[in-house]
Amino acid sequence: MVFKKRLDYGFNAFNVPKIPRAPRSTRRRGQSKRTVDDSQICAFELLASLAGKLLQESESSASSNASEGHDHVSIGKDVVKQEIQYDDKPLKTECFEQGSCEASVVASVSTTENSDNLKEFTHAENDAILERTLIKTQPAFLEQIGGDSKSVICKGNVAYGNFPCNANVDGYSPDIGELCDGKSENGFKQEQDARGLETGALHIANTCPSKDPVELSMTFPPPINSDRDVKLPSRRDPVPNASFSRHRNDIKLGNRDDDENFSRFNKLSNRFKASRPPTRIGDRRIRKLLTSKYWKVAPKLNDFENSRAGIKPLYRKRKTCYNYDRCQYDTLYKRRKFSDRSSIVTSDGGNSSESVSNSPGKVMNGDKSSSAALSHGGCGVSSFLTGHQASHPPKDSHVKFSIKSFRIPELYVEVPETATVGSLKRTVMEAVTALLGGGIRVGVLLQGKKVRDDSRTLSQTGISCEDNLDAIGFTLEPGPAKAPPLVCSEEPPLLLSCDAAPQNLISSPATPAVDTGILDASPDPPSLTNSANHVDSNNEPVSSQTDMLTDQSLPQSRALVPVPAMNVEALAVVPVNQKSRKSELAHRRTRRPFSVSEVEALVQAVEELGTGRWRDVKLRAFENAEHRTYVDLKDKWKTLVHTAKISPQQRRGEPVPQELLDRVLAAHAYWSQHQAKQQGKHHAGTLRLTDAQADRNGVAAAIPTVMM
DNA sequence: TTTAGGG
DNA sequence: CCCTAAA
Repeated sequence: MVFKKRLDYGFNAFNVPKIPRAPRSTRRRGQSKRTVDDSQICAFELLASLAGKLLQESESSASSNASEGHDHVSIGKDVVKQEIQYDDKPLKTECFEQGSCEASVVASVSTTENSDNLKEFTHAENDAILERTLIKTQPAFLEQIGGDSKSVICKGNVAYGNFPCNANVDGYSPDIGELCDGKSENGFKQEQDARGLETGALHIANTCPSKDPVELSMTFPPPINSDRDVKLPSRRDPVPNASFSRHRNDIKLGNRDDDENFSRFNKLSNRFKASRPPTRIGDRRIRKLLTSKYWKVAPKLNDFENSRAGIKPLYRKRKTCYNYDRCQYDTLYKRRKFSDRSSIVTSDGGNSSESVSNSPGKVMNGDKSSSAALSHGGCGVSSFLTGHQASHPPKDSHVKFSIKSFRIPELYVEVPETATVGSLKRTVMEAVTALLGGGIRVGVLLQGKKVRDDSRTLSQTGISCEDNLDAIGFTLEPGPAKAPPLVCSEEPPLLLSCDAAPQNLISSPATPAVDTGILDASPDPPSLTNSANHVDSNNEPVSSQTDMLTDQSLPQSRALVPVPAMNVEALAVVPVNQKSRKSELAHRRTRRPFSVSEVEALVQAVEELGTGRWRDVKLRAFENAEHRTYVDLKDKWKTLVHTAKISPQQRRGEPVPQELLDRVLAAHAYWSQHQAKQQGKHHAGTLRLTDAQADRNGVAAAIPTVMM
């Protein structure tokens, strides 16, 4: 039998499909179900419990904390930023060298707290983002961005300055990072004194006793973050994985294995299918909270407590809205229906969004609070830049601006702990894309204030002055057309937060430009050769390329924060007013060209399974590729077949090795002839494939493809 | 939910 | 990639 089967399949040594295609219902169950990995849960639980503790501890002051934390933060930031700007040149230099980033942005307006924050961002940008992201991934997350930012900065500094980076230290070991985090506040203050980031940072590091994070957090409310401490490796750490150190929580992020885990995770979550996340971008749902404030305010402590019980709580919530898994299937859902995608929306407050949309031409907020305005009105996207000016003579003179970077508003992303770095990147990418997808408006800030009157001249506005140039900033705001979907949360807190603390947005840690370097995910095993085993391993490759792509656009990633379930729910609420519906159609999934390795995997799977069984192909070769639905695979096959038939000159995009194309034709021919679709029986004659193929291609048997 | 195709 | 009709 065995022998026979092989013959039937004809292609290579591929194993015969183990599952001759049983009725869908059957297949589905069997294949898709997997047991969840307990260990993971444990991790979650641990995290949850930790989070719960922290929360409890801080809960009493929770409400106050939010504000306090920010304040503190802001203060610290100021210091920091100043330092950055003036003192820290070396730092910048490094950044550049490393290529990581855009740290170089100069913050202009220092007037308001917010502005400060911005600066912070700049600084932290580089690696911080990633690490941060990872960190946040943990369930514990809640908190204050500000705190994070600090820590990040701290870390960053440290790394730059001296510590090479210890990627993994376990929670308790005295890490620089921890120290920083724990005492970030103090540290910063010290810095102030010291007046030098690096110096300060180091100083801090030394100074801070290595305490148990928890303790620290207790001591310092804001530090709730402390959980997240991550030891940041030096920013440019070549090896991503290494770079992500883990948190005390010990979540495994960034491991290669993640894919696997991830998938499991998904499966797990599948159970909850019933509730699909309203919005989801790409693979995962990304949620943008209106403002950082939201979370601060909004988060319910209770949840965390629940979380202690284990992950479940999170998922459980899912009912309402979450579903981590089955991203791939999301596609199925009609996007339009989910206007919710709004969740993707940027940070603007639900409310704000409206307001924002309202004022296409003008920026909303009037707050003088300056920088706050940015974020505020902005809904979402606040970006800011720095303006430099070159000349500023008489009125006619031209004012030159150089925008080092735009800051994108906070993005909140929810990603399973088990998600891979690659998936994280993708997620962020998608979020960003979604964000940018719509029209964007640019706002001008001067001295932290928004300049509303479009009719005024630069000179009138004062932008032509050198002094002012330093204080000028640009913001990106969602364009009217694309206004982000509104998210209305019923919860008062959220709203409040929105209104109340515009500045928070800014305060949130800066997000630096992302640097790609850090991210690489798994190496892509270019498997041009068909080694049998590939199938399983294909997944990795897949992600890798994608990652690269993703990386490019990561820029604003800074605020990746896992949002507590609660928040999500709230956010999830579909906006009542959707004035701007554009969001609905808007999102088109981000384009992710198939990498050669993916193609290879696809080809192999099709050779084995035949066409017409895309779901199986998906399962077999792309199970872990959350994006890439069976429909995608089918489409890709279609294009591959087409590609194979046209002349190489006519082909576009990343060239697919001829070898693969030949296999595509062969398989296509074969399966066309054999109607694979019909129940699993594959007829003999497969062998002939080779011949057929040869005939078809003209290339002939020479092609190694099939042989065996 | 999957397949199969058109757009 | 998206959208849909069919199954």
